[in-house]
Parts: sequence; structure tokens; C-alpha cells
Amino acid sequence: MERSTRQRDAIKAVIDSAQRPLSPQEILEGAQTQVAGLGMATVYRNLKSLLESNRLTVVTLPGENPRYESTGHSHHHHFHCTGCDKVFDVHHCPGDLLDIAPSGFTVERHELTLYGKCDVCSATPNP
Amino acid sequence: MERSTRQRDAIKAVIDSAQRPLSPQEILEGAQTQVAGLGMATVYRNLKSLLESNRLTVVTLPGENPRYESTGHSHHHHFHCTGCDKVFDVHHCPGDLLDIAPSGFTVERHELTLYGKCDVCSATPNP
DNA sequence: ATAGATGCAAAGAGTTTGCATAGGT
DNA sequence: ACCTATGCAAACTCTTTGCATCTAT
Repeated sequence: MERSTRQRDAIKAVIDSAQRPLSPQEILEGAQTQVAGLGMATVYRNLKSLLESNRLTVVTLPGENPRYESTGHSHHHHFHCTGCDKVFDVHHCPGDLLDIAPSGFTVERHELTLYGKCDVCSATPNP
Repeated sequence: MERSTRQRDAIKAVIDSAQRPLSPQEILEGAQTQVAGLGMATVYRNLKSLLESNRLTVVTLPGENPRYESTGHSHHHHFHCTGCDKVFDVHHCPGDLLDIAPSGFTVERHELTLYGKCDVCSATPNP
């Protein structure tokens, strides 16, 4: 069975407490404040097992390396602000996308990313 | 100015004639049928310049390496088959996603990816 | 003739894996 | 005691870059 180690607990804690998806590097640095000698391989191994058990979700933005966030939250999407480059959760969903796939195709799930200006950047014409 | 070479022409031709986004490897293999000695570095260099001049679009799917497709296809989305791992264009669109973003947010564009089984994989219970 | 383009190989960046050891159960 | 998890380093994959050569203009 899966053991509870200081490393694993630290990694989970960093991801769970984050307000946004984190890169492996950010996760490493965050967890290293609790477990000094933590290595990147351990981060990746834990990310992998967390992903396989669906406790983690990958967030892939164009041109950027993958980021990871806790699955605990309900189904949601992302809003990528083209002004400040932050990524926000969007908890609404267009739903019912089964009918837009070509006939014969079976839709299992979907990912939606919105691009635009967040509330702050919308209110600030020129940063 | 930009020169017209056999390599560049072959690379463009492969991408333009594809009905789906292609990986650098697929582009290399396709273009090599026309230009035997073509190297991967040349593919990447051309992808880069095509991207910079907006003649190409990156398609970045979670957990996948980037794929490339020619710009100028009308607005569409992607369907990622979890069976054969190919990516298909989806020309329908749920449209009108402005209202699902938080208030104060301005939506400029959106990306939608469907996951499931393509027609071939849907018809083949066990590969 | 000249400057951009190519091919090769080496270099980078990110991620994975083999192996000996530490540590949870 | 057993056996998973870790740390380190090497291996791997994907992408970029340096350099000599080629070639379109």
C-alpha cells in the first residue's frame, strides 16, 4: 500500500494549498521548505502516482510547461488572462458538448480554456 | 528575405494538406518523402519562422507534445482520440461562451478539446 | 557574390529510470 | 523484517544552437 512519507505529505500539501496550478519546479521549491533534501525525481514520481489515481490534474497552457493542480475541485475550466498571464478557474461550463463531435465519435470528457482580460486587466487599459 | 527551398516547400505542403494538427515527427516523415535528406533541425527552424509570421498555429494538448496546423482554417476545435491518440479537427462550436466567464472578465477567444473515441476506435471494441 | 538555409552533431531543458539506501509499516 | 519511497546520477526525449557547407537570389 501507499506509505505516508514526509516528502509525499509536503508535496501534497503544497499542491493542495496552492491557489493556482503549479509547475514541478514550484512544487519542488515549495516542498523543500518543509523537507530540505527533497529531490526532483521524488516530485515527479509523486506527481505521476497522483495523476494515475486522479488526485491531480494537468493544466497545459500553450508554450508553457505542464502545471498541476489538485482534482478535489469540481469540474471546471480555465481562463488565461492575456494581460497579466494569470490563470483563473472558471466554474461554469457550456455542458452538453456531445453533439458537436463528428458522427461516430464518442465524447468522454472535454477541456475548455478561455483567453481574454481578467477583471483587473479589463479595467486597466494600459498596464 | 525568405528563400524558397525544397525543404521549406515540402514542410509547408505537408502541413497545409493535413486534415489534422501534426507533430514535428509526423511533419518530418511526411516531408522526407519529398526531400530525402531532410533533417529535424530544419523542420523545427521552419516551424519557428512559420509560427512567428502567424502562418502556423500550435495545438497544445494536456500531456502531449505540441502539434502544428496551418492558420487560416476557420474557427474550430479538437478531438483527441483516447484510443489511437490522433487529433481531429471539430468544426462545430458551442459558441457564445462569453457568459461563463466571471463578471468583469473579457473573453477574446477560446480553445475547446474533446476527448473520447474516434469513429474507427468506437467501432473497434478491443484494439 | 552574398546572405539565408541546411545537415549534422552537440548542447539544453524537462522528465524518467536504475540502483543502493533510508525509512514507514 | 519487509518492502516501498527516496536521492542521486545517468539515460531519454524533445527542442535549440553552433558551425561548416550548400544554394537561391
